[in-house]
Amino acid sequence: MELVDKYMFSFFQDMDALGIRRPNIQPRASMHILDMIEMIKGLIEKGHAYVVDGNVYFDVSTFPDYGKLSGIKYEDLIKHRIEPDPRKRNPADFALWKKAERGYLLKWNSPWGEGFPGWHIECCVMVMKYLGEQIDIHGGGQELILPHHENEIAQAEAYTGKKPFVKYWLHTGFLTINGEKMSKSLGNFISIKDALKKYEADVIRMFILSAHYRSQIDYNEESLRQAEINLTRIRETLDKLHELTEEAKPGGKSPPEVENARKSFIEAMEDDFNTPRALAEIRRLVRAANSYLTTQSRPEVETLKAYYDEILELSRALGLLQDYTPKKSGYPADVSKILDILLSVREELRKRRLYDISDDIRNKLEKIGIIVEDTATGPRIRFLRE
RNA sequence: GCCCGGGUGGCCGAGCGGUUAGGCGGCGGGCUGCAGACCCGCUCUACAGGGGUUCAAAUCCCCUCCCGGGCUCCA
Repeated sequence: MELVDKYMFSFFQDMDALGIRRPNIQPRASMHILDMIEMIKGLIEKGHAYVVDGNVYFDVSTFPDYGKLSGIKYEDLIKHRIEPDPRKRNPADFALWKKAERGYLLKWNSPWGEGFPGWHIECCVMVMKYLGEQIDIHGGGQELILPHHENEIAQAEAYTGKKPFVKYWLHTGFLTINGEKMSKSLGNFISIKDALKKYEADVIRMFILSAHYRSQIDYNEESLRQAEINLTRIRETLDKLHELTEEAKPGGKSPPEVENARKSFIEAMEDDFNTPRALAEIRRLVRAANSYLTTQSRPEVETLKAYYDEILELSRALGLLQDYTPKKSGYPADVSKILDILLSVREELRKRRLYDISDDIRNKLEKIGIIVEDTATGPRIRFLRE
């Protein structure tokens, strides 16, 4: 139990750091042993399970739907790599309760003697206890399809008699690293904590969103770099839109691009969470906003706001930019004033074509995180995000 | 060995019978004293290989190669 706490705590830390919201309920299997025993009893009563010497097995022959999720056929199901327990009626049957062999530490009392659950049933029990006998969405990695999820379906549907147990299964693809699967033996794994030392949470999120959840995704420098560039571009555009709002002329309205992007975004997300397409819509909007800014010498406030709000809202729908605020200098007012003086002096230098000095000022400011961009309407300052 | 997924342009990555995905990078142009940011254009015989089916295939069928997952007591 201590071990569980340790990893659970570490897991929560990582999830929080990644900006993943915590679920409302996070039940623990070991706290539901009695519920599992009840369910196993029910399955025996209904004739879907049988007891053999302290073990309880699910009788797959009583559940013709077995294999409907993975598409596995009965003939293939009875083939096996590991020799099955010969006392099973059928090699395809799976354990609901296992007898604890001598010296086995993790065990509980049950009507069938000391033992432990088959570890497929806890999910059904907890789902039914907290969510109901049938649920809309069940997630998990694709490696769980068989046998774990297949077994869940068999247990739950045989027990309740209601189909389907789950309407939509969301199976995520694997994460590889530099083209290879992560493994301890290859030593090429990366922890979330290490990744977060290198990239901020939003960059990692952007990286993951850039591929469909079902696809395998490869963690490598170049892909993370691309994610970072894409993220920065969105943020810079938001900064610019926000900044210009203050001096914009009144009037304007939400341009059609905003409505279109929103519609296409929703369409993409409704299509099995097609986040790459959804992101493309955000980028389209970002480009439209920038395009508007370059063609208008004096943009209109409502148009700017429409772009700003929509880009931010769509990004946040994907969990990006949750704590975004338009970038301000973060310097005290006095320092800002000094900076303004410095910039106006630099402008004067530029007018007098003393470019070596003005460029020197620009370079030195850049070294301390202040980027000066000379635009048609005068210098614009950008502050590097840490 | 068997069963499922996949292999898309220099790179990432959608699409899954006919319509521009998108991004990164590169090239050219605009704006600039320069740089950057941004905008516009180009990068268009891209769809692992070989056979089919079809008026039409990256998309359907068959074979081969490669990668990932699974094949029941890890969940």
